[in-house]
Amino acid sequence: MAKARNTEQHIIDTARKIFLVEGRLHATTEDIGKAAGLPRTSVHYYFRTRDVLFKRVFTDALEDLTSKLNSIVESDLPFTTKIGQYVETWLLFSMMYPHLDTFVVTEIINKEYVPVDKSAGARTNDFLKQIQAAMDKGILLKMPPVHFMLNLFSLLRYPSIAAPLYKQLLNVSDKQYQKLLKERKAYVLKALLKR
Amino acid sequence: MAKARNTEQHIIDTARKIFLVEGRLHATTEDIGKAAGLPRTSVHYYFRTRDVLFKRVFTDALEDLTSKLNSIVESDLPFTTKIGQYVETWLLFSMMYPHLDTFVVTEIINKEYVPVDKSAGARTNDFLKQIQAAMDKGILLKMPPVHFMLNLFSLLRYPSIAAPLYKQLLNVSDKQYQKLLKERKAYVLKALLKR
DNA sequence: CTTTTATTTGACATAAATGTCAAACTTTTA
DNA sequence: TAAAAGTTTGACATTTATGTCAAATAAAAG
Repeated sequence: MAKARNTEQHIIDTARKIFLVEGRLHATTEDIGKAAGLPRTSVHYYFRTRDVLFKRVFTDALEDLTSKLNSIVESDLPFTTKIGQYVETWLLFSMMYPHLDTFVVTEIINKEYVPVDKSAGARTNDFLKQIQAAMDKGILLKMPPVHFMLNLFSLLRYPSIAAPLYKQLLNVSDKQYQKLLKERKAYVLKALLKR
Repeated sequence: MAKARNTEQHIIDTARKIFLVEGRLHATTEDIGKAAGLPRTSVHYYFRTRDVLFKRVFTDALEDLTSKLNSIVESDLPFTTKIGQYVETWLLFSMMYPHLDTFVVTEIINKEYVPVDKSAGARTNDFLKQIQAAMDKGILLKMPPVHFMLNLFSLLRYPSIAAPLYKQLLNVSDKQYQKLLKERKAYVLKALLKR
Protein backbone atom coordinates (compact mmCIF):
# COMPACT_ATOMS: atom_id res chain seq x y z
CA MET A 1 0.00 0.00 0.00
CA ALA A 2 2.98 2.22 0.52
CA LYS A 3 3.83 1.83 -3.12
CA ALA A 4 0.23 2.52 -4.12
CA ARG A 5 0.18 5.97 -2.61
CA ASN A 6 3.50 6.53 -4.34
CA THR A 7 2.18 5.50 -7.72
CA GLU A 8 -0.87 7.70 -7.33
CA GLN A 9 1.25 10.66 -6.29
CA HIS A 10 3.74 9.92 -9.02
CA ILE A 11 0.98 10.12 -11.62
CA ILE A 12 -0.26 13.42 -10.21
CA ASP A 13 3.24 14.86 -10.24
CA THR A 14 3.80 13.75 -13.81
CA ALA A 15 0.45 15.13 -14.93
CA ARG A 16 1.13 18.43 -13.18
CA LYS A 17 4.40 18.76 -15.00
CA ILE A 18 2.79 18.04 -18.35
CA PHE A 19 -0.34 20.16 -17.89
CA LEU A 20 0.91 23.12 -15.90
CA VAL A 21 4.62 23.36 -16.58
CA GLU A 22 4.81 22.27 -20.20
CA GLY A 23 1.33 23.55 -20.99
CA ARG A 24 0.32 20.46 -22.93
CA LEU A 25 -3.30 20.75 -21.92
CA HIS A 26 -4.37 18.10 -24.42
CA ALA A 27 -1.89 15.44 -23.42
CA THR A 28 -3.55 12.01 -23.48
CA THR A 29 -3.63 9.40 -20.75
CA GLU A 30 -1.16 7.54 -22.97
CA ASP A 31 1.21 10.55 -22.86
CA ILE A 32 0.91 10.83 -19.10
CA GLY A 33 1.37 7.12 -18.56
CA LYS A 34 4.42 7.02 -20.78
CA ALA A 35 5.97 9.99 -19.00
CA ALA A 36 5.37 8.24 -15.68
CA GLY A 37 6.76 4.94 -16.97
CA LEU A 38 3.41 3.18 -16.66
CA PRO A 39 0.82 1.77 -19.01
CA ARG A 40 -2.10 4.02 -19.75
CA THR A 41 -4.46 1.75 -17.80
CA SER A 42 -2.71 2.52 -14.53
CA VAL A 43 -3.74 6.12 -14.93
CA HIS A 44 -7.32 4.92 -15.33
CA TYR A 45 -7.05 2.63 -12.37
CA TYR A 46 -6.19 5.47 -10.01
CA PHE A 47 -8.33 8.22 -11.47
CA ARG A 48 -10.89 6.35 -13.57
CA THR A 49 -11.13 9.13 -16.15
CA ARG A 50 -8.66 11.57 -17.62
CA ASP A 51 -10.95 14.35 -16.55
CA VAL A 52 -10.79 13.46 -12.86
CA LEU A 53 -6.99 13.61 -12.96
CA PHE A 54 -7.08 16.84 -14.94
CA LYS A 55 -9.36 18.57 -12.46
CA ARG A 56 -7.46 17.21 -9.50
CA VAL A 57 -4.21 18.72 -10.76
CA PHE A 58 -5.74 22.11 -11.37
CA THR A 59 -7.86 22.44 -8.27
CA ASP A 60 -4.83 21.47 -6.18
CA ALA A 61 -2.69 24.14 -7.83
CA LEU A 62 -5.40 26.79 -7.62
CA GLU A 63 -6.00 26.08 -3.96
CA ASP A 64 -2.29 26.25 -3.21
CA LEU A 65 -2.04 29.61 -4.94
CA THR A 66 -5.18 31.25 -3.60
CA SER A 67 -4.47 30.29 -0.01
CA LYS A 68 -1.04 31.89 -0.21
CA LEU A 69 -2.32 35.02 -1.90
CA ASN A 70 -5.29 35.44 0.41
CA SER A 71 -3.13 35.44 3.50
CA ILE A 72 -1.11 38.26 1.96
CA VAL A 73 -4.06 40.35 0.83
CA GLU A 74 -5.89 39.92 4.13
CA SER A 75 -2.83 40.79 6.20
CA ASP A 76 -2.34 44.19 7.89
CA LEU A 77 0.99 44.95 6.22
CA PRO A 78 1.48 48.43 4.78
CA PHE A 79 0.43 48.49 1.14
CA THR A 80 3.93 48.87 -0.30
CA THR A 81 5.16 45.79 1.56
CA LYS A 82 2.00 43.94 0.71
CA ILE A 83 2.18 44.60 -3.01
CA GLY A 84 5.84 43.59 -2.96
CA GLN A 85 5.02 40.24 -1.34
CA TYR A 86 2.09 39.77 -3.64
CA VAL A 87 4.22 40.34 -6.72
CA GLU A 88 6.91 38.04 -5.43
CA THR A 89 4.49 35.20 -4.67
CA TRP A 90 2.83 35.49 -8.05
CA LEU A 91 6.14 35.57 -9.88
CA LEU A 92 7.29 32.43 -8.10
CA PHE A 93 4.04 30.72 -8.85
CA SER A 94 4.10 31.87 -12.46
CA MET A 95 7.48 30.31 -12.90
CA MET A 96 6.38 27.12 -11.22
CA TYR A 97 3.13 26.79 -13.12
CA PRO A 98 3.33 28.97 -16.19
CA HIS A 99 0.09 27.66 -17.66
CA LEU A 100 -2.30 27.94 -14.75
CA ASP A 101 -4.48 30.68 -16.14
CA THR A 102 -4.25 29.40 -19.67
CA PHE A 103 -6.08 26.45 -18.20
CA VAL A 104 -8.69 28.57 -16.44
CA VAL A 105 -9.31 30.59 -19.58
CA THR A 106 -9.58 27.46 -21.72
CA GLU A 107 -12.05 25.93 -19.32
CA ILE A 108 -14.22 29.03 -19.29
CA ILE A 109 -14.12 29.22 -23.09
CA ASN A 110 -15.21 25.62 -23.40
CA LYS A 111 -17.86 26.18 -20.75
CA GLU A 112 -16.42 23.56 -18.48
CA TYR A 113 -16.60 23.54 -14.74
CA VAL A 114 -14.13 26.06 -13.33
CA PRO A 115 -12.89 25.64 -9.79
CA VAL A 116 -12.93 29.35 -8.97
CA ASP A 117 -14.25 29.70 -5.49
CA LYS A 118 -17.42 31.67 -4.81
CA SER A 119 -15.76 34.32 -2.71
CA ALA A 120 -13.41 35.30 -5.55
CA GLY A 121 -15.68 38.15 -6.63
CA ALA A 122 -15.87 39.58 -3.11
CA ARG A 123 -12.11 39.34 -2.63
CA THR A 124 -11.53 41.06 -5.95
CA ASN A 125 -13.68 43.97 -4.83
CA ASP A 126 -11.83 44.16 -1.55
CA PHE A 127 -8.51 44.21 -3.39
CA LEU A 128 -9.76 47.00 -5.67
CA LYS A 129 -10.68 49.05 -2.61
CA GLN A 130 -7.21 48.59 -1.13
CA ILE A 131 -5.77 49.79 -4.43
CA GLN A 132 -7.97 52.88 -4.41
CA ALA A 133 -6.86 53.67 -0.86
CA ALA A 134 -3.19 53.34 -1.85
CA MET A 135 -3.76 55.70 -4.76
CA ASP A 136 -5.39 58.22 -2.45
CA LYS A 137 -2.28 58.04 -0.30
CA GLY A 138 -0.14 58.70 -3.39
CA ILE A 139 1.69 55.38 -3.35
CA LEU A 140 0.41 54.21 -6.75
CA LEU A 141 0.01 55.84 -10.13
CA LYS A 142 -3.50 57.27 -10.31
CA MET A 143 -5.84 55.36 -12.60
CA PRO A 144 -9.09 53.43 -12.25
CA PRO A 145 -8.32 50.52 -9.90
CA VAL A 146 -9.55 48.04 -12.48
CA HIS A 147 -6.83 49.16 -14.85
CA PHE A 148 -4.26 48.95 -12.12
CA MET A 149 -5.35 45.38 -11.50
CA LEU A 150 -5.23 44.49 -15.19
CA ASN A 151 -1.78 46.06 -15.44
CA LEU A 152 -0.56 44.16 -12.41
CA PHE A 153 -1.70 40.75 -13.60
CA SER A 154 -0.57 41.42 -17.14
CA LEU A 155 2.94 42.19 -16.00
CA LEU A 156 3.00 39.18 -13.70
CA ARG A 157 1.47 36.56 -15.93
CA TYR A 158 2.12 37.22 -19.57
CA PRO A 159 5.88 36.66 -19.66
CA SER A 160 5.35 33.17 -18.24
CA ILE A 161 2.43 32.30 -20.46
CA ALA A 162 4.19 33.45 -23.60
CA ALA A 163 7.61 32.12 -22.63
CA PRO A 164 7.99 29.78 -25.61
CA LEU A 165 7.36 32.66 -27.98
CA TYR A 166 9.82 35.08 -26.37
CA LYS A 167 12.50 32.45 -25.93
CA GLN A 168 12.37 32.00 -29.67
CA LEU A 169 12.15 35.70 -30.48
CA LEU A 170 15.00 36.70 -28.17
CA ASN A 171 16.92 33.56 -29.01
CA VAL A 172 17.69 32.73 -25.37
CA SER A 173 17.92 29.42 -23.54
CA ASP A 174 15.47 28.13 -20.99
CA LYS A 175 17.86 29.03 -18.20
CA GLN A 176 18.43 32.57 -19.46
CA TYR A 177 14.71 33.16 -19.75
CA GLN A 178 14.14 31.88 -16.22
CA LYS A 179 16.76 34.37 -15.07
CA LEU A 180 14.91 37.18 -16.83
CA LEU A 181 11.68 36.18 -15.10
CA LYS A 182 13.37 36.26 -11.71
CA GLU A 183 14.58 39.79 -12.32
CA ARG A 184 11.12 41.04 -13.08
CA LYS A 185 9.97 42.00 -9.59
CA ALA A 186 11.80 45.32 -9.73
CA TYR A 187 10.51 46.24 -13.16
CA VAL A 188 6.96 45.21 -12.48
CA LEU A 189 6.90 47.44 -9.41
CA LYS A 190 8.61 50.24 -11.30
CA ALA A 191 5.79 50.23 -13.81
CA LEU A 192 3.14 50.32 -11.09
CA LEU A 193 4.37 52.43 -8.20
CA LYS A 194 4.57 56.19 -8.12
CA ARG A 195 8.07 57.56 -8.10
CA MET B 1 -17.92 29.82 -59.41
CA ALA B 2 -18.89 33.10 -57.89
CA LYS B 3 -20.64 31.26 -55.11
CA ALA B 4 -17.61 29.01 -54.68
CA ARG B 5 -15.32 31.88 -53.75
CA ASN B 6 -18.06 32.97 -51.39
CA THR B 7 -18.35 29.59 -49.73
CA GLU B 8 -14.59 29.30 -49.38
CA GLN B 9 -14.34 32.79 -47.90
CA HIS B 10 -17.33 32.14 -45.69
CA ILE B 11 -15.61 29.09 -44.23
CA ILE B 12 -12.41 31.05 -43.60
CA ASP B 13 -14.37 33.83 -41.90
CA THR B 14 -16.23 31.35 -39.74
CA ALA B 15 -13.03 29.52 -38.81
CA ARG B 16 -11.29 32.78 -37.96
CA LYS B 17 -14.11 33.71 -35.62
CA ILE B 18 -13.96 30.34 -33.89
CA PHE B 19 -10.17 30.02 -33.68
CA LEU B 20 -9.04 33.58 -33.10
CA VAL B 21 -11.99 35.40 -31.59
CA GLU B 22 -13.55 32.69 -29.45
CA GLY B 23 -10.22 30.95 -28.89
CA ARG B 24 -11.63 27.47 -29.51
CA LEU B 25 -8.38 26.20 -30.93
CA HIS B 26 -9.58 22.62 -30.88
CA ALA B 27 -12.83 23.15 -32.70
CA THR B 28 -13.51 20.29 -35.11
CA THR B 29 -14.38 20.47 -38.80
CA GLU B 30 -17.86 19.52 -37.65
CA ASP B 31 -17.97 22.58 -35.36
CA ILE B 32 -16.77 24.87 -38.13
CA GLY B 33 -19.15 23.41 -40.67
CA LYS B 34 -22.10 23.74 -38.34
CA ALA B 35 -21.23 27.35 -37.53
CA ALA B 36 -21.03 28.07 -41.25
CA GLY B 37 -24.31 26.27 -41.94
CA LEU B 38 -22.63 23.59 -44.01
CA PRO B 39 -21.92 19.90 -43.67
CA ARG B 40 -18.48 19.01 -42.43
CA THR B 41 -17.51 17.60 -45.83
CA SER B 42 -17.72 21.03 -47.47
CA VAL B 43 -14.90 22.17 -45.23
CA HIS B 44 -12.87 19.22 -46.47
CA TYR B 45 -13.78 19.90 -50.07
CA TYR B 46 -12.28 23.40 -49.94
CA PHE B 47 -9.33 22.81 -47.65
CA ARG B 48 -8.85 19.03 -47.79
CA THR B 49 -7.62 18.86 -44.19
CA ARG B 50 -8.47 20.71 -41.04
CA ASP B 51 -4.82 21.63 -40.71
CA VAL B 52 -4.68 23.48 -44.02
CA LEU B 53 -7.60 25.66 -42.96
CA PHE B 54 -6.12 26.18 -39.52
CA LYS B 55 -2.78 27.36 -40.87
CA ARG B 56 -4.42 29.50 -43.50
CA VAL B 57 -6.39 31.41 -40.88
CA PHE B 58 -3.37 32.04 -38.70
CA THR B 59 -0.83 32.91 -41.34
CA ASP B 60 -3.32 35.39 -42.82
CA ALA B 61 -3.86 37.06 -39.45
CA LEU B 62 -0.15 37.11 -38.60
CA GLU B 63 0.73 38.64 -41.94
CA ASP B 64 -1.93 41.29 -41.55
CA LEU B 65 -0.62 42.21 -38.11
CA THR B 66 3.11 42.16 -38.85
CA SER B 67 2.80 44.23 -41.99
CA LYS B 68 0.94 46.94 -40.06
CA LEU B 69 3.36 46.90 -37.15
CA ASN B 70 6.47 46.88 -39.32
CA SER B 71 5.45 50.00 -41.16
CA ILE B 72 5.09 51.75 -37.80
CA VAL B 73 8.38 50.53 -36.33
CA GLU B 74 10.32 51.29 -39.50
CA SER B 75 8.86 54.79 -39.83
CA ASP B 76 10.75 57.95 -38.90
CA LEU B 77 8.19 59.21 -36.45
CA PRO B 78 9.43 60.54 -33.10
CA PHE B 79 9.50 57.75 -30.54
CA THR B 80 6.62 59.05 -28.43
CA THR B 81 4.31 59.18 -31.46
CA LYS B 82 5.58 55.85 -32.66
CA ILE B 83 4.96 54.04 -29.40
CA GLY B 84 1.50 55.57 -29.24
CA GLN B 85 0.61 54.26 -32.70
CA TYR B 86 2.17 50.93 -31.91
CA VAL B 87 0.11 50.55 -28.75
CA GLU B 88 -3.04 51.61 -30.54
CA THR B 89 -2.55 49.14 -33.39
CA TRP B 90 -1.81 46.29 -31.02
CA LEU B 91 -4.81 47.08 -28.85
CA LEU B 92 -7.12 47.11 -31.86
CA PHE B 93 -5.67 43.86 -33.07
CA SER B 94 -5.87 42.31 -29.63
CA MET B 95 -9.54 43.09 -29.50
CA MET B 96 -10.08 41.74 -32.99
CA TYR B 97 -8.12 38.56 -32.49
CA PRO B 98 -7.71 37.99 -28.76
CA HIS B 99 -6.20 34.54 -29.17
CA LEU B 100 -3.53 35.12 -31.77
CA ASP B 101 -0.54 34.55 -29.53
CA THR B 102 -2.23 31.82 -27.56
CA PHE B 103 -2.15 30.03 -30.88
CA VAL B 104 1.51 30.79 -31.53
CA VAL B 105 2.45 29.62 -28.05
CA THR B 106 0.40 26.44 -28.39
CA GLU B 107 2.01 25.66 -31.71
CA ILE B 108 5.50 26.14 -30.33
CA ILE B 109 4.70 23.98 -27.30
CA ASN B 110 3.42 21.20 -29.52
CA LYS B 111 6.42 21.62 -31.80
CA GLU B 112 4.29 22.39 -34.79
CA TYR B 113 5.23 24.56 -37.71
CA VAL B 114 5.05 28.22 -36.68
CA PRO B 115 4.61 30.87 -39.33
CA VAL B 116 6.92 33.40 -37.69
CA ASP B 117 8.96 34.99 -40.39
CA LYS B 118 12.76 34.69 -40.38
CA SER B 119 13.41 38.39 -39.98
CA ALA B 120 11.49 38.53 -36.68
CA GLY B 121 14.67 38.14 -34.63
CA ALA B 122 16.41 40.97 -36.46
CA ARG B 123 13.41 43.27 -36.14
CA THR B 124 13.18 42.51 -32.43
CA ASN B 125 16.79 43.58 -31.97
CA ASP B 126 16.16 46.76 -33.93
CA PHE B 127 13.16 47.51 -31.75
CA LEU B 128 15.22 46.95 -28.59
CA LYS B 129 17.79 49.45 -29.86
CA GLN B 130 15.11 52.05 -30.47
CA ILE B 131 13.90 51.51 -26.92
CA GLN B 132 17.41 51.96 -25.53
CA ALA B 133 17.76 55.20 -27.49
CA ALA B 134 14.44 56.49 -26.10
CA MET B 135 15.59 55.68 -22.57
CA ASP B 136 18.83 57.57 -23.14
CA LYS B 137 16.73 60.55 -24.20
CA GLY B 138 14.73 60.22 -20.98
CA ILE B 139 11.40 59.45 -22.64
CA LEU B 140 11.01 56.03 -21.07
CA LEU B 141 11.47 54.63 -17.60
CA LYS B 142 15.01 53.31 -17.36
CA MET B 143 15.30 49.53 -17.32
CA PRO B 144 16.84 46.81 -19.49
CA PRO B 145 15.11 47.11 -22.88
CA VAL B 146 14.12 43.46 -22.75
CA HIS B 147 12.06 44.17 -19.65
CA PHE B 148 10.50 47.18 -21.27
CA MET B 149 9.49 44.97 -24.18
CA LEU B 150 8.08 42.29 -21.89
CA ASN B 151 6.17 44.95 -19.96
CA LEU B 152 4.81 46.45 -23.15
CA PHE B 153 3.51 43.19 -24.61
CA SER B 154 2.19 42.04 -21.27
CA LEU B 155 0.10 45.15 -20.88
CA LEU B 156 -1.14 44.95 -24.45
CA ARG B 157 -1.90 41.27 -24.74
CA TYR B 158 -2.85 39.78 -21.40
CA PRO B 159 -6.17 41.54 -20.83
CA SER B 160 -7.42 40.19 -24.17
CA ILE B 161 -6.09 36.69 -23.68
CA ALA B 162 -7.54 36.41 -20.21
CA ALA B 163 -10.78 38.22 -20.99
CA PRO B 164 -13.07 35.30 -20.09
CA LEU B 165 -11.48 35.09 -16.65
CA TYR B 166 -11.71 38.79 -15.83
CA LYS B 167 -15.20 39.15 -17.19
CA GLN B 168 -16.21 36.52 -14.67
CA LEU B 169 -14.12 37.94 -11.82
CA LEU B 170 -15.31 41.52 -12.32
CA ASN B 171 -18.79 40.36 -13.18
CA VAL B 172 -19.07 42.55 -16.26
CA SER B 173 -20.69 41.98 -19.64
CA ASP B 174 -18.90 41.47 -22.91
CA LYS B 175 -19.67 45.04 -23.94
CA GLN B 176 -18.41 46.51 -20.68
CA TYR B 177 -15.18 44.57 -20.92
CA GLN B 178 -14.66 45.71 -24.51
CA LYS B 179 -15.08 49.28 -23.27
CA LEU B 180 -12.40 48.68 -20.63
CA LEU B 181 -10.03 47.37 -23.27
CA LYS B 182 -10.56 50.45 -25.42
CA GLU B 183 -9.67 52.71 -22.51
CA ARG B 184 -6.38 50.95 -21.95
CA LYS B 185 -4.14 52.97 -24.27
CA ALA B 186 -3.75 55.76 -21.71
CA TYR B 187 -2.98 53.42 -18.83
CA VAL B 188 -0.58 51.25 -20.78
CA LEU B 189 1.41 54.33 -21.74
CA LYS B 190 1.20 55.69 -18.22
CA ALA B 191 2.91 52.55 -16.95
CA LEU B 192 5.66 52.76 -19.54
CA LEU B 193 6.52 56.40 -20.17
CA LYS B 194 8.51 58.62 -17.88
CA ARG B 195 6.57 61.39 -16.31
C1' DC C 1 -29.15 21.99 -75.24
C1' DT C 2 -25.78 18.92 -74.10
C1' DT C 3 -21.30 18.31 -72.48
C1' DT C 4 -17.91 19.52 -69.33
C1' DT C 5 -16.62 21.25 -65.01
C1' DA C 6 -17.38 22.49 -60.32
C1' DT C 7 -19.90 21.86 -55.99
C1' DT C 8 -22.51 19.58 -52.45
C1' DT C 9 -23.38 15.91 -49.53
C1' DG C 10 -24.17 11.26 -47.53
C1' DA C 11 -21.83 6.90 -46.91
C1' DC C 12 -17.78 4.59 -45.81
C1' DA C 13 -12.97 3.64 -43.91
C1' DT C 14 -9.47 4.72 -40.70
C1' DA C 15 -7.28 6.52 -36.77
C1' DA C 16 -6.88 8.14 -32.16
C1' DA C 17 -8.34 8.46 -27.52
C1' DT C 18 -11.07 6.86 -23.86
C1' DG C 19 -12.92 3.76 -20.56
C1' DT C 20 -14.08 -1.12 -18.80
C1' DC C 21 -13.11 -5.68 -17.63
C1' DA C 22 -11.04 -9.71 -16.01
C1' DA C 23 -7.04 -12.46 -15.41
C1' DA C 24 -2.46 -12.47 -13.32
C1' DC C 25 0.17 -10.89 -9.74
C1' DT C 26 1.53 -8.67 -5.10
C1' DT C 27 0.84 -7.21 -0.58
C1' DT C 28 -1.65 -7.15 3.68
C1' DT C 29 -4.00 -9.20 7.37
C1' DA C 30 -6.29 -12.49 10.07
C1' DT D 1 0.03 -19.55 5.36
C1' DA D 2 -4.38 -19.00 3.45
C1' DA D 3 -7.83 -15.68 2.41
C1' DA D 4 -8.77 -11.00 1.35
C1' DA D 5 -7.71 -6.82 -0.53
C1' DG D 6 -5.24 -4.07 -3.58
C1' DT D 7 -2.51 -3.44 -7.96
C1' DT D 8 -1.01 -4.07 -12.67
C1' DT D 9 -1.76 -4.79 -17.34
C1' DG D 10 -3.36 -6.60 -21.83
C1' DA D 11 -7.61 -7.25 -24.46
C1' DC D 12 -11.85 -5.48 -25.85
C1' DA D 13 -15.72 -2.03 -26.80
C1' DT D 14 -17.03 2.62 -27.65
C1' DT D 15 -16.67 7.19 -29.01
C1' DT D 16 -15.00 10.95 -31.54
C1' DA D 17 -12.62 13.14 -35.23
C1' DT D 18 -10.66 12.84 -39.64
C1' DG D 19 -10.31 12.17 -44.48
C1' DT D 20 -11.89 9.92 -48.99
C1' DC D 21 -15.04 8.61 -52.41
C1' DA D 22 -18.69 8.60 -55.52
C1' DA D 23 -23.36 9.72 -56.65
C1' DA D 24 -26.43 13.71 -57.13
C1' DT D 25 -26.90 18.35 -58.29
C1' DA D 26 -25.83 22.89 -60.14
C1' DA D 27 -23.24 26.08 -63.11
C1' DA D 28 -20.42 27.23 -67.11
C1' DA D 29 -18.78 26.55 -71.73
C1' DG D 30 -19.18 24.93 -76.20
